[in-house]
Amino acid sequence: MMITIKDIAKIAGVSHSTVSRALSGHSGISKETTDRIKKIASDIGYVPSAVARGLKTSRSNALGVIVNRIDDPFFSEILQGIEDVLQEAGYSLFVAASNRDSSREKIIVQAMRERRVDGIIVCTTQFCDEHRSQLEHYGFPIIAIGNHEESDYRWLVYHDDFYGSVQITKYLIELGHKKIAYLGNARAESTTQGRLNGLMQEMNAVSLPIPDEYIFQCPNGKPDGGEIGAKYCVDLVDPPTAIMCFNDMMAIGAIKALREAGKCVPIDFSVVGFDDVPFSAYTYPTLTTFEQPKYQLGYEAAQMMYKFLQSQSDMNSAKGQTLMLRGELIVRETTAPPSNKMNTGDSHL
Amino acid sequence: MMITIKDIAKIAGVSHSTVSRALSGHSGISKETTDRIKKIASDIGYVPSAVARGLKTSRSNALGVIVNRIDDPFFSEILQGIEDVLQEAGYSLFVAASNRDSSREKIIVQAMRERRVDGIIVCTTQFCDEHRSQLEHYGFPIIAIGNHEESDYRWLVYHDDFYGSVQITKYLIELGHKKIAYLGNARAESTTQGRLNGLMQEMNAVSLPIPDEYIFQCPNGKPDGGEIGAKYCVDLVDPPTAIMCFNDMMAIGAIKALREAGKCVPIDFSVVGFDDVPFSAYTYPTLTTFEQPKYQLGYEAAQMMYKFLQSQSDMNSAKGQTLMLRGELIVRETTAPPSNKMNTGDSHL
DNA sequence: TCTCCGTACGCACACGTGTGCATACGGAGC
DNA sequence: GCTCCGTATGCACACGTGTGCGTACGGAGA
Repeated sequence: MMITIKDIAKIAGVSHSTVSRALSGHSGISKETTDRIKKIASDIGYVPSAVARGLKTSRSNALGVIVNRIDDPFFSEILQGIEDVLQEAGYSLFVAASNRDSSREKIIVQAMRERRVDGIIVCTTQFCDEHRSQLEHYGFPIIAIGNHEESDYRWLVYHDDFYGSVQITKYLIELGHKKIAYLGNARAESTTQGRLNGLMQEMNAVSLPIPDEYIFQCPNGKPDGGEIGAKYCVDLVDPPTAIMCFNDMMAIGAIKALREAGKCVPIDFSVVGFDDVPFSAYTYPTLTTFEQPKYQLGYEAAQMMYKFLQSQSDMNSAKGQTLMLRGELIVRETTAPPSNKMNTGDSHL
Repeated sequence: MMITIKDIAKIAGVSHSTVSRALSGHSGISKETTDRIKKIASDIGYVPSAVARGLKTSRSNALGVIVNRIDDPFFSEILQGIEDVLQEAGYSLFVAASNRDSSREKIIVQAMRERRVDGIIVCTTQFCDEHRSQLEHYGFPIIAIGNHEESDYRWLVYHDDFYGSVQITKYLIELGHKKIAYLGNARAESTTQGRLNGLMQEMNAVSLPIPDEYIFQCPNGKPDGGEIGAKYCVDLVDPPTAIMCFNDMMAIGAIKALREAGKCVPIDFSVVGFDDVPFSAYTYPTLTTFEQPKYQLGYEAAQMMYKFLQSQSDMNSAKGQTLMLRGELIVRETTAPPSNKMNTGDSHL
């Protein structure tokens, strides 16, 4: 049996409406009565029921967040950014992991609808269009966190991957690299393409070619994916001098595979990651990478949602909003000028 | 305006009670009526309100989980284990991060009480006693996930750290190490002590001493904590041949510091971690460690909570339940027999 | 035809909170 | 004394769902 405002009303000898108004700081209740009621409430340990309040006000004060996996460091940092905002703002956080599984997505969408969450932050690389439009149709405010501007979401917080890969490429070219390979992630189609685009543009800007065999899609974005890609690079007839990886986890695997193949990083191959996961500062050699502000992505998305909810407007009729964040290049030890072996540039003529 | 059972009732020409019963699969409603109502419900896209149901049944079908931080890989793996169980069981998951901050704890406790969660999984290294007993007092079922048996929680899922450090120590002794240092984490008092106890018992069992200077409490459990500890070990007059770290993150930092000090792992120093975080298989050299089944801890705790809630009993009157999980030693490359330099054993006499 | 009984459904209330409206009261102005 | 008005509070309903109890109906048995 939970304590309710009726219990307080009984003790204070007033009606429950008065208690409700007093606790909400509503005007029209005398100062003394208000104080007396607040005193009683705290004395008997009253805590309002978010459930009952939610039913009455049709606002749950809870947000739903859908991620790929919670135990992926990329998503968990975003989640932390979201949580910090929500806790401050007095919202609660429902977390659900879709695991790239459409049937799990369906369960999650159902759960979010049942819970009547005030808004949803979609933070998964793949989210079924049908589910998205279903949520929109039922009026749920949705903000997506992603990596690319060309998105189906009108409300979006994303990281400028293109800028990132441009910076990486510029830096590698500056070091003297002319042969740069790209190890993509076959499971992240549009994101991997965005990062490749930056590379291609910059190479093109200085009239350097990227032969087809320098672009390789690894089976996944994890270390073993990177290992496969690195082995592929080593075995090429004309291997590259630098390898740009889709993300840090792949770069970590690539470094391992290169070492096992007897190659030295960064002498034989420069390796660059993307994301800047915590481990990257502790690899051997420490990993040069492009920092993606993961925490910030979550933080800003939550902030955007909070402000929107305060505005009391309707997301479908309001015009969309996008926020682009930029990270920065972090130069560590896996990059160096190409060695003066025969395979540098096209000097072997 | 959400669709309610009353809307369905109007269309079907029955009372809302009939709809409620039909959708709940209650007996006493004819097969045809039930089918007809279910058809209408799915046609117009009806989704029951968990809020209203929760108010009526005083069961929220939601669990609260309190962690230290979401972006700590240790906790995020546990969370994933919990989520997988809850999604299957039809429960929703409220996540909150306390950040070791008592005032944040207070906010979280308040939020959990307001939400009327059905149960709480406390998964943080430090949780204020006052808050714990407050939650218990108000009848919330609580299960803790921890690292030690001597706990204030009667319901507990924990990992047998003592067994883990015993295994590590046995293995190091087997390799021939006689001088083993322990780098603890000053911020995890009881846990660090538990892991030290295993070391001490095994060393004692073979009559090997652990001088006081071989036990060092690092300022935190992160890589930089490990770096500080490793530097300390290197500078000792009589340095150890093996270093047992509180966890993998510290071991990673220790390896880096040792390398920077010109020491070779595992030739000059064997290094062992604890936890087996994903990255440990990709350090250089790859890290020998003791695997702590993090996902499993979350999974089992959630399962325990679920079963308890199904039983409809009261946690305060029911007798407690504890589940101990054991991981296993994972031998990789950071461990080897001690080198035959002068400082091996006490052969320098 | 009357009673009995099982089936199928509706009525009405409850859960805890918020809120529009009515109402009681006291003081000011005529 | 009467009206008017502002202040302080109560009444009653609503939010969406679940459920105990009552009831109408139809068939079987006497």
